[in-house]
Amino acid sequence: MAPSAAIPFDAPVNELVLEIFRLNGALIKCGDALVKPLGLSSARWQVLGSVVHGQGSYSVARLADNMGLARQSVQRVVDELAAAGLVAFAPNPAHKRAKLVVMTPRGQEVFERASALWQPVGDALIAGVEPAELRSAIELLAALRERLEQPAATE
Amino acid sequence: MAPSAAIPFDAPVNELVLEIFRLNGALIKCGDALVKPLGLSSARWQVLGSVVHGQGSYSVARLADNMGLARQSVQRVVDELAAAGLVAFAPNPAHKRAKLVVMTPRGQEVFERASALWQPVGDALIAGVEPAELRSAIELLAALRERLEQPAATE
DNA sequence: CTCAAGCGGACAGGATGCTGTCAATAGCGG
DNA sequence: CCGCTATTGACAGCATCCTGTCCGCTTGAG
Repeated sequence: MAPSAAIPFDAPVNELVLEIFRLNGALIKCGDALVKPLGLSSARWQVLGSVVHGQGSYSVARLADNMGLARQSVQRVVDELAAAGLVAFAPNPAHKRAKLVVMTPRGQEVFERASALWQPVGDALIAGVEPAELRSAIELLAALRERLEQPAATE
Repeated sequence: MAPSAAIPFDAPVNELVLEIFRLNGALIKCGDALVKPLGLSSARWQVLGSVVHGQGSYSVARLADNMGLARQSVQRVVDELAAAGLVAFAPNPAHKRAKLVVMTPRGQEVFERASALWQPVGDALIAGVEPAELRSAIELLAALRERLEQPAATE
């Protein structure tokens, strides 16, 4: 046998992992180009989306948890968005330090414009894909992620 | 209708994209932890894999293309791997500047140990998943990536 | 053979994400 | 009420990947 053929490179798991890496990079690149005219980036856009999704009732730590990122990563982006006037900090009646991240009117408008830019691109991306197949893939990826995020089960 | 309900957050495309981002982060984190005892990281491990896959006949630019990354990103990692004695540069008879990246014996050994660490984890990750479903997901992701990488078709 | 175009690498700088550490706030058991 | 622990944000430093620019090597047209 060949010296390094213990795990074939074309094993389905490995193919999937490499495809995730490449698709992740392609999505970030596409998003960056898409919202660049609005002064956004993929990262800022995604944070804006999380703020909208939380309806202004999320702290930075909560946003980070929802996005699966470290708090400091999100904190930096939120600070930049606040400096750009797209989000603001509202006092949290339940926690003096953990202020709530809320959208400013300008942030709302920018996000809606980004959504308008994204809609046709997103539609084209999945054009012709069977909804059931898409749903199946999403659930598979979610299941794999959950396994990765709780590795303490066997240790 | 609600002010920002033009594109629902739970649209399948958006779910998929967010899941890709989260899974990508989880995979990198898992890989970092897995090969840390070997002095590797996810990025270095992936580059090593590409070098092995190319059987020592790839230049840095070629490796980057295969991985879907920019040349400079791969160049930096390769330089670090070379400094660590895991890879080396072999003269390229066809191109004086574009040296070939080859594995050193130590690099071979480290990569094989990483593969041994990964095998049970990778197997456990896809345990219970229908091979057909896995294959279907891989092909879906690959198709989406190809659409993203050739956006010039409509412009 | 000469030179323009293209490819590959070197260098600089920026964006995004992580970990580690510390201070302030909340919540809870004694 | 006091102090311990957990949570949250601030700050510093590092890893990874990107773009932009320049230079050397290769190739091909003339």
